[in-house]
Amino acid sequence: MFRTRTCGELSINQINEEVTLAGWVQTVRKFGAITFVDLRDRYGITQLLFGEELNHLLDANPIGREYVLQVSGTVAERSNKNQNIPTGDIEIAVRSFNILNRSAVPPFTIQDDTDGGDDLRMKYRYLDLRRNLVRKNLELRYAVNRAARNYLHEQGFIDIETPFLIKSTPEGARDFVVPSRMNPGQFYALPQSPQTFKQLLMVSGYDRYYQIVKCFRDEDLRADRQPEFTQIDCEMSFVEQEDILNMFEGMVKHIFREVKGIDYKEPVLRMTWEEAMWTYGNDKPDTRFGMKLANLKFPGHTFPGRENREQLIGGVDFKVFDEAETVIAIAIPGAAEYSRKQTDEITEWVKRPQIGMKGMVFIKCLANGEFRSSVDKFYGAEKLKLIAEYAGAEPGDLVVILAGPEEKTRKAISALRMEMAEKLGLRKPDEFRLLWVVDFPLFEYDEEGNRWVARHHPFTSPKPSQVELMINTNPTIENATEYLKHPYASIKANAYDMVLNGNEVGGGSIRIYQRELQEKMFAALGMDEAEQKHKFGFLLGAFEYGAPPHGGIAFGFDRLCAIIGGNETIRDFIAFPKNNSGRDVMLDAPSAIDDKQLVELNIKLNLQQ
RNA sequence: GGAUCGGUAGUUCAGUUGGUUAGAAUGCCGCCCUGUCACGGCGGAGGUCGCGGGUUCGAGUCCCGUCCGGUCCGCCA
Repeated sequence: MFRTRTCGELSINQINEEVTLAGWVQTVRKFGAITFVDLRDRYGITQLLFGEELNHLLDANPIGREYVLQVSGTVAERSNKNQNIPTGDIEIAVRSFNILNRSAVPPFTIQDDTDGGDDLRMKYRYLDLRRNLVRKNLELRYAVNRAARNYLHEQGFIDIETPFLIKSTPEGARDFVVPSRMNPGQFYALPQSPQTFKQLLMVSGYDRYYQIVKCFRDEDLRADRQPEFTQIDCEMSFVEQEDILNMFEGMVKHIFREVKGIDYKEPVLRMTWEEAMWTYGNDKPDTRFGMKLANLKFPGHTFPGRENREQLIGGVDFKVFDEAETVIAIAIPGAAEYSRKQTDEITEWVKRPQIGMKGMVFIKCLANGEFRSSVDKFYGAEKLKLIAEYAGAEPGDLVVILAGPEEKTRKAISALRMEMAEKLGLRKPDEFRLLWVVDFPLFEYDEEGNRWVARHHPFTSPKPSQVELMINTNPTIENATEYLKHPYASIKANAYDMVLNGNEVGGGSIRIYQRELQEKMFAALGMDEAEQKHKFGFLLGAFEYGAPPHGGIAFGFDRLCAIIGGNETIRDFIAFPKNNSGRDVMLDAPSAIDDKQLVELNIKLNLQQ
C-alpha cells in the first residue's frame, strides 16, 4: 500500500500507530543532527521527524521543497506542540523514507500568502492549485454543484446533455465557431447556452430538465466573465413566473444551507426592474447597504407617476441643475468631515472618461446641524436642509449630487454608490443579500442599428396583459414613437434575474410557446419570414406539435460560487481559467495550426497586417 | 475599439531633480546548529531595469512607439 493515512487526519488518538504517508515536501528545517519536514497533501500537513540515525541517508538523498515523499514511521506525541495546525499535537518518527519524485525549485512558494503574482500563478497553474486557498475554492465549487444537483434531483428534474457542436445564430453574443472538415466551408458554433434545446425538451415532455453545462461566448473578458463558463441551466413545463421564482429561490436557499450553513427563512425580496432603476440606478442592485437614490429631477416619461422634486433645486438660477435632464443625490454615511482633497477625489472620480460626468455638487451635513455645500451661493441653509432630508441624510453624512442626461447620470450615481460603499467597507463579503428583479422590458432600442433587440432573448414572452398588444399591434421600429423607444415605456417581459450582492447570478423567463407569437417576436426584431425559417425553423416547427407552456432560468455557476466564496473574481474558482485577453497562459492557447490542418479544413487565412 | 494602472534579481517590491559599482526582503547554494514549525547564525551566487527608437556629456528615471499583464467602459440574445 502506498499510504495508510493522509497528512490531515492524524491526532493524539493515533499515538504509536505505524503509518505510511505520501505527499509533497512543504518545508525542510534542518536542526543539527535532527531534521523536521512538513509533508503536505490535499488533506493537511503532518510534521515528520528524521532522527540522527537517518542523517547519512538524508545526506546521500537530499530532499527539497515539493519533492514527492513516501515515509513510514510511528505516530508520536510532540514535545513542543503547534496549536496552529490540526495535526500539531503529533509528528511521525520516521523509520524509512522513499523519494518518489524530485522537484525543481518552484517559481513561487506554495502557501496561503504566496509571493507569486497572478500571471506567474496562471502560468504554473498546476502548482497554484496545490495551494490551500485555491483548493478550498474548488472544493466549495464542488459543494455548490452537489447541493444544486441534490435539490434538483429531489424536485424531479432530470439531467439531459445537449450538443456542443451546433448552429451559429448571430443574435446576441458573438459565437465561437468550429470548422467542419466533412462539410467544406461550413462551421459549427459552440452554444452560448442550451436555450433552444431545453425548450425542445419541454416540447418532448421532459417537464423538469437541468444541466450543469459549459457555455461559450466570444466577447471581451472581465473579472467576472470568461469566454467559457458554466451554467446551471433549468427549464420547466406548465409553470408561471411565480412557480419558477419559488422553485429556484428554494434551490439557492438549499445551496446556502448546505454549503454555508445559512438558513434563509424569509422569501427573497422582489423588486420590479423599474423600481430597481429608480432606487439604485441599476438592474442588479447591491442591497447590503442603503445610499438609495434621491431622484430630484427626471424627465416625466422615464418614471410615469413618480413625483418630481424639481422645486427643491429650482428657482435659484443655478444653471447646472436647471439645464440638466436629470438630477440625483445620494447620502454617503459619515463622510461630512471629508477634506477638500477627499471631495476633490470624488469629483475627479466621476469625471473619469468611464463615468463621464462634468462635475459634482456636495452638501456636508455637519454633526452640529449646519450645512456646508459647494453651492452655498445658490442655496440657503433651509434649501440645503430640504435637499439633504430628501436624500435621507443624517447629521454627519455627505450628500453628493450629480446632474446630466438621464441614462448617463443614473448610471454614474449608481457606480459612485458602489465605489463609495466599497471604500467604506459596506460590501461585506460574508453577508449575502438575495433579490429577484422582475418585469424587465421585453425590447431594448438599439440606437446604432435603429432597431429593437431582445433585452433577454427572443424566446421571452411578454407580460400576459401585453400579449394582445404584441399580437395586435406591430412593434416594429417604424411604428415606435420616440417615447416608446424608451425602455421605461416599452412592453414588459415575463423575465426575471436573481441578484446576489449586486451581481446577476441568474436570469430567465417564461417563454413563448405559440408559433404565432414567436413569429411576431422575430418580426419585431427585424427578421423576415425567410430568415426566421432559416435560423429557427426547427423551433417554429416544434411549436406546431403541442408545445406546452414553459419557462426556465440559468444560473452563472462560476459567479455564484465566487460570491458565496466571498469573491467577485471568478478566475479563482475555475481550475484552469483564461486570462484577460482570453488566453490560457499555461497552454499558450490559442495558437496557430499547421498548414496541413488548414488544408484539411479548407481554410485559407486572410490576416490583416 | 477605448480609458487607466503596472512591467527592475527566481519571486514580491523600493529606487529622490536624470549623475559613482541598481538596493531590500524572501527564495536559492555552502558551512554551523538536537525541538523547530515564518527556526536561527555566518558566508555566497544571482540583473538585457519588457522590447525598439529618441533627447542628453550621462537614462531604470524624460519623450515616442511597441509587446505583455491587471482593472474598467464599449460589448456580453
